[in-house]
Amino acid sequence: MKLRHIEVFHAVYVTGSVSGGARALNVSQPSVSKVLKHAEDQLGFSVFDRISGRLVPNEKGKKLFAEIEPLFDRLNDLDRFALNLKNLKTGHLRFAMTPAFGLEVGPAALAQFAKNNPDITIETETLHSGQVVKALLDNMIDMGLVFDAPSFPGIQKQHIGRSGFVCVAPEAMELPEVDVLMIENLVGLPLITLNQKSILGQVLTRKLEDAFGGPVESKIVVETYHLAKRLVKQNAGIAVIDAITALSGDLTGLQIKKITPSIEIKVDVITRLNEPKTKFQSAFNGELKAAMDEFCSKRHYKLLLK
Amino acid sequence: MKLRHIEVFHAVYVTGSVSGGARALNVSQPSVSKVLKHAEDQLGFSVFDRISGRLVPNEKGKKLFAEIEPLFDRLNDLDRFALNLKNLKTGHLRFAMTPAFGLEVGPAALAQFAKNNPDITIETETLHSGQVVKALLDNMIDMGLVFDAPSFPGIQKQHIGRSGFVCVAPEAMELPEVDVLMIENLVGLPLITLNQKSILGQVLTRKLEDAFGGPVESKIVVETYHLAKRLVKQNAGIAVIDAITALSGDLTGLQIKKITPSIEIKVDVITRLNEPKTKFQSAFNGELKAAMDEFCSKRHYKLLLK
DNA sequence: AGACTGTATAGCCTTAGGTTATGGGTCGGG
DNA sequence: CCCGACCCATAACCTAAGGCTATACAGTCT
Repeated sequence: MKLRHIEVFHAVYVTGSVSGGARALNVSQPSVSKVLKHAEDQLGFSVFDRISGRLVPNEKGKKLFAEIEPLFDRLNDLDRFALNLKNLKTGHLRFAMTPAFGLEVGPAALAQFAKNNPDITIETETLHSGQVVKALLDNMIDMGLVFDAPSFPGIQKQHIGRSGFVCVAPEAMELPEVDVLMIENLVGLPLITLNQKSILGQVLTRKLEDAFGGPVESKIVVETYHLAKRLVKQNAGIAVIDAITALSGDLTGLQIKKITPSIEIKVDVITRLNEPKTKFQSAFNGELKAAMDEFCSKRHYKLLLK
Repeated sequence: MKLRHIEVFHAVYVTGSVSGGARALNVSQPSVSKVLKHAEDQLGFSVFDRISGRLVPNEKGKKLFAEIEPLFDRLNDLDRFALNLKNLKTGHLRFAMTPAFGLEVGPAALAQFAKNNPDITIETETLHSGQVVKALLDNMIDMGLVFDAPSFPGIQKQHIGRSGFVCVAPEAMELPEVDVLMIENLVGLPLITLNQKSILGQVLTRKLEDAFGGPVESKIVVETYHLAKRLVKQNAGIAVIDAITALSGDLTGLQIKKITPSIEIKVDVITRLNEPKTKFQSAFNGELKAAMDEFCSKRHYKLLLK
């Protein structure tokens, strides 16, 4: 079976017709018709029954599709992978981080690194945590910075710091006059939470459910914590977010409180497994750690977390 | 990247040269040279450095290979899969079992089934347990009969009976005059054991090691229990094998003893997951169960195992 | 130097896979 | 009930990928 056969079979199968497949593949209908026929000839059996002029997959076709579908996905991945490989240059750093680090820690580390290594070119972006892992596996990037990196085949993580969750509320809101807020006290307040796509969102939801003893009722669910913070500032509710986001950028109009029981999260640098780190990758790793430490001390981080 | 590019790149990479790849693919050297060049042109970067007239994979080439290799294997699997699909017919049963069942239980069930379903054609073979699972996943067969089917993605198992291990010794050999042999008593005797490729071999070795309190020293290691049995008959040693093999076929010249602690193993029919069973597959399943029960009662199986 | 091995280029041929043009089914709606 | 709107298949044609042989060229090892 040639690659074209697989592509055509797949397209025809998912669209449900030769013409549909042809449209999907941007070729003419007769071409698809012919290639499909050729594929069937070569296989030695038909994969579609022609009933009343239409194509309907038969038993063998269904089985073949079940086998081909995952393979097809991987073939598509390959092309993307190869494309990303083009950008692989020596003296070039490709780095992604989650939005939490995008305002302070990341820029600080990148700036320092760029200064120390003027001949290295840099490519960077902020992505959500799942996308960072994917980008790493797809060879779109070489290093990533995320919270609580999951154990993932082909991914290597290195712990460079830690953070935790804090509560962020509008300054105007009346909260118990305490240093440390009990999570249970949040019940009934208009909560802004993170959606479940990210590790952080999952960790937080689990903890909140534990503390509340039941499901969490969110007023607003957001994708990134920065957005949550902006919403809090607009008096849209109260949020439990990571301390790094909370303490990044502008803090006016906000009150920030520690919570108990405290929720710790790790800060990890992730790279591909079994791939020798270049000298400048190690250097950048050092800058990230330094920027984390710096941020933690400068922003009274200790005061909040321990 | 076209399929041919993947094939050629893979062949050149593993053989280490264009000429080698050409030989492996059974095409001329210039053809491989050209296709490889074309692939590199299309990718937009070179994957091999030409140093002193030879090809040596560069950084990108290595990464690409790491990505392509597993994909390549799956593509090869696909062709085999498609080939096997050719034999998929309605009214046709493809069945495999481990050698233990090949002498009595399997033939009995097949014979009865064939008699009851004269219009169904049958295809059968004996394979080692790992091969049965693989054949099932490759769509070479539709049902399999094995001991202690492992939990395997895509495989569904159904328990139809049970067996256990017994000790088989030459009639001439002097053994303790007891009904039930302690496993520990086997230490020092010339043991014939099963290799570790099969589930049974692994289970047995683990149990023996537990009982012996140390590694098992085998005089002979075999692939199938029938072979072990023949060897016992030739006075080559003493074996611990499954009761079904032990009680199948000719028993002259052998003494069979229960062992303690007893070792139980399940007898499972395996099929592909999420695939509706045909009526006759269910019927054959029934025949297998019946044949198992019949064999157990007829051969004084109870006496040995309970 | 000469034999050997490997790669690349040139020139030629076959065929998979693309095109447009066309004809023959099936079906729902006026 | 026939007409337009789909759908699929075939015919005739074209292009280029990928095969071949022949040949030149670059290292390596006797």
